[in-house]
Amino acid sequence: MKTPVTIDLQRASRLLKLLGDPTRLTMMKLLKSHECCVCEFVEIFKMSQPAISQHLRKLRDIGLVKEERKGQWIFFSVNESHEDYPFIESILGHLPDQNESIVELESQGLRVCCK
Amino acid sequence: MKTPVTIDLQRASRLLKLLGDPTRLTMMKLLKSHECCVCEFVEIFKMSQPAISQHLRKLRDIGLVKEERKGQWIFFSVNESHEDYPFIESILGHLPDQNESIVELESQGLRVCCK
DNA sequence: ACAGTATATAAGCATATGCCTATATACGCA
DNA sequence: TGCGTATATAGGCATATGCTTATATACTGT
Repeated sequence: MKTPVTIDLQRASRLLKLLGDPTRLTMMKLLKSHECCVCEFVEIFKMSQPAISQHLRKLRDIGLVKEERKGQWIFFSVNESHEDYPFIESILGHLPDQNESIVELESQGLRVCCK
Repeated sequence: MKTPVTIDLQRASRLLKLLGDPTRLTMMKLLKSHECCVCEFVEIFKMSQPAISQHLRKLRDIGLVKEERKGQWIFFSVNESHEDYPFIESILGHLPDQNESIVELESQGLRVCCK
């Protein structure tokens, strides 16, 4: 019988603390299905650009997201090779999908399409 | 096809924030398999009694644990009928079991056995 | 009623958090 | 090179958090 994959309690609490912010949690759920860049999040969350950058930095510092520059934009996406990704994924799986934000963004012509 | 049970993002982030503290997260994991009272947690976490009480209060205020007085002790346990219990349970399921703390407590004769 | 034990609450304090504004840096294009 | 856009960093500030000590409350047993 296999022991289920477990995650150290200290590490788990650090991750949960990061996800325990509505902005960051929504970001992760969004990023799970869509790469996004900072300026898109600014629109979605109606929040200042630095505030968005700071949230993303926290997520990146702990390895939950990765970034890729494409021209003048930096696209963020979920880092699926994070050691604790299965844990994260199981949490995100319980959340309602946030496609509406993306659809709305597109309908406003604000979705960044990297040409 | 059934839609998987989802939990509102605001509620989810509130729960995750609460679990994002190592003490509270450990408490929840412990309580999942053992009823405990405040004084046991004081021993386990080597933390002041008010600190423990305050953590438990937060967990109780949001309905994650329930309490039952037995004589001079108040025993806490996980509230399995919490609306979001499946979510909580799936998180706790990823954590290594904490039976060692209980065993240690017993070996020191500090486990409260409610007579 | 009183002493001892268990728990809760209050108040205070140091630090962390989440936001803001101002500014710096990086890239693309004319 | 210089301008516009995207992002990052710095500094400041209000509020939240997690702990402490002191004190109140609740129950038990004599």
